[in-house]
Amino acid sequence: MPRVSAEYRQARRDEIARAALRVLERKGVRDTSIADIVAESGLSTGAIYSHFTNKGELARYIVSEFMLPRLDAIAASAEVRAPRQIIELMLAATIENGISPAVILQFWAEGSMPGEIRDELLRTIVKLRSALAAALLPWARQRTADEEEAAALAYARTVDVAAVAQGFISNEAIFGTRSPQEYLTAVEQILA
Amino acid sequence: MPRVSAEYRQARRDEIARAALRVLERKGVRDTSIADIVAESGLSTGAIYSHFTNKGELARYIVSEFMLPRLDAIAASAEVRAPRQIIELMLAATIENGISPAVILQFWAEGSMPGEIRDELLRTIVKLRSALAAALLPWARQRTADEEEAAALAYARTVDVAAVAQGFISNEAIFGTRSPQEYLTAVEQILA
DNA sequence: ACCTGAACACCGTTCAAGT
DNA sequence: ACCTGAACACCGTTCAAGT
Repeated sequence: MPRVSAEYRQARRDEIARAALRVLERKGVRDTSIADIVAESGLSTGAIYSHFTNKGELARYIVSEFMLPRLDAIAASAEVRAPRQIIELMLAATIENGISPAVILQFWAEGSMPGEIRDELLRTIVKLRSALAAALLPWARQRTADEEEAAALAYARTVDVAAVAQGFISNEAIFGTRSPQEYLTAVEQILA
Repeated sequence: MPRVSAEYRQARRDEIARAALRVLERKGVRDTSIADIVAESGLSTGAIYSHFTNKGELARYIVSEFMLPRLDAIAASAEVRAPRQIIELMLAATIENGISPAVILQFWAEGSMPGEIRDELLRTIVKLRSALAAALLPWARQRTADEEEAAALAYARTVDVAAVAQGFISNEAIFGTRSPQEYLTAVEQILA
């Protein structure tokens, strides 16, 4: 039985995860040790392990809570926005989120191999795709009168929106020089 | 003084690196231990360390020798190829190379943080850009009569060619479902 | 010089004991 | 239940000894 409230536990997990993220930004995934997170959080080893079963569960928590931008506001809006605008809003939200493209890329890399990080990443992407589909729906409705067709069109485009955003983050993580707009225009022109 | 020839040493380093790559494909960067490479190569720990000063130097060797496709044939050709064709050839060469997008992404992720892997990756990319510029030169010459301008145009476009290829590899590493052509067409259409 | 493999240091994890 | 921190197991690296 929990002696403290669910809110306390949640706040503690969040506190640990944010301490971990500060270390991750400085040292990267490979060089971040539990000892670092212990030092950064001001807690003890055992305290960390009483909130996360192991390092992997902490990593999964970070993926599910911090790796993707919140698109609720964009998804809830009835404004008509073309896929390209949605990509720009998504990238702006990601940048504003404060997690560096480098750290994001390191978690994606971990998610490219089978395992729990991959499972968590794919689950989180499913949620992102729902938000993107909602954001694209007004645009899709302008292209077809049939509501079912519009929903299908919006959902189909989420893959490509996500792919382009992923390309920008990858590029930014290593070269980190261009604005989303510059990147998108360059990619568009080179493929024409 | 080396008791064995430079060729022997080179072959031995290559043998160790290829053993490492086989393990990397199976287990990923994070879970590949020196013990794994020792087992896979059939050598001893000390033997590995007599050819590479440490795990990091082995990683740098893999980056410089195996992470980017050989574009010599494409670069040497006088054939006129648009940037998009160059991207397709580059991706075909990468796939043929046998290193999975997942392993490539893991090394890129490592290269997104300051350090020796990043330095090695950027050096290797400089070489790739030279090859890409040569491959793009016939196309650039068709767009301008001035030779210097053509060279500048070809070189400027290498950044964007590399960025799009990077987008494909990142996407492939996590979702791994589309052909380069399908990916490029989808990205082009979503940005239009 | 190249190689062997045991020894050492460090990091993730556990667990007996405290509140 | 939450937390402490010492103890344990494992992995990267070293090094005395072999050829």
